[in-house]
Amino acid sequence: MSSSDQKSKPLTLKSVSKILGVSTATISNAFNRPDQLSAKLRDKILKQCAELGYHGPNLTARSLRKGESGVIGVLLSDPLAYYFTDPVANQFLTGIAEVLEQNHKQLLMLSGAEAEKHNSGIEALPDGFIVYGSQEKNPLFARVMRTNKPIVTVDFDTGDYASINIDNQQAAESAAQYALAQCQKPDIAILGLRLIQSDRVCRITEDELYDEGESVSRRRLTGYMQAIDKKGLKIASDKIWHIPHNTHNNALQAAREALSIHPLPNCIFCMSDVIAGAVLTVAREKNIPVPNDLKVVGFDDIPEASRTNPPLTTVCQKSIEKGRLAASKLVKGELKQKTILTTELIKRGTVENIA
DNA sequence: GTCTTCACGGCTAGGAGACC
DNA sequence: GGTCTCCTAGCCGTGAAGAC
Repeated sequence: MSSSDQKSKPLTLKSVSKILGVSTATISNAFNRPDQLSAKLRDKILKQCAELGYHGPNLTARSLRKGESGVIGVLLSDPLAYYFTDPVANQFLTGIAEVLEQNHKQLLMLSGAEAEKHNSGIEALPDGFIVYGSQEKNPLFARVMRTNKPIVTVDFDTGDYASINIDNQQAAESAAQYALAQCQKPDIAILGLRLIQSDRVCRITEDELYDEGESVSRRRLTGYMQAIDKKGLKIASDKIWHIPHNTHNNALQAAREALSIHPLPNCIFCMSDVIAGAVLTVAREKNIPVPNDLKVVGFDDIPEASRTNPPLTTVCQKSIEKGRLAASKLVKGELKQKTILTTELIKRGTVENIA
């Protein structure tokens, strides 16, 4: 090998083995399996490698040979940037990251948003996938399934894959029942999240609604509606808002609309704590006292929920635990069980005055 | 006990041969 | 001669098996 070759080509196990006059396996063993060679030879090889500037076997080639990369993919249906701003997704990813770090694995976030336009083949890299949220329309999910690698789904269920869910319908119904029990003459509005196929904040019509299988929020809506129905009440679809993204600005727009109608609602069921937080902001702007003249229920129990004024009554869905459990199932190879996590109604100050 | 040889994995570049 | 298809070698490191 000429000196110019050495400059242009990176050192490999093979080229280093030629220079040192030992086999490729001996150098591999010096780095990764010290018990396979004498301490004396190992020290000599490591020293010579350091002098050459060779710092150990190539990870790409290692994963090629071993058939595993040490990487777990998290398949997401929205653009990646969304998951850095959404507090629920943040908690979920935190739980995953904790378990993967403990098991010396890396995390790769994969967005389906661009998958239709660009077939990068990125799904070939991870050893397994955590699939977060409904992916029925995500072309990348179809490609992930074709890899035949382990999959754990979260917040949706399909086929024989292991899954982690909560009972959204029951949790929403319980929260709504509690709020309605505190309300003398309920006038209800619902601020929903992703109930229909639309990118703008708007009120819904029932024939546009997603199926329950497609949307977590749709199941929460069914829960709220059941509580309303059991109380002998009705809610018109023009008092149900669709919010396309779980952001404060989107939620503010819906909250301002909901608190501008006549008669003013005195009980608002929200499908996330971000939305409920926006309702509290608008209530403050309009000097509507909470909980006396307006009762507000959230969903998720994000950290901010306990810091609002008054603190938010909400459904705790243990997002961190969801992430931990999903990663744990994948790492341990528990790939059949379908798990329903329990939820808890957290009673704070937005439904009744709690000392 | 120590070290080497060799098959293997998925993919690609390049060569060989067939066809129009 | 140009295009297409098929085949092979090479990439790179690991791990089992074999040699000394």
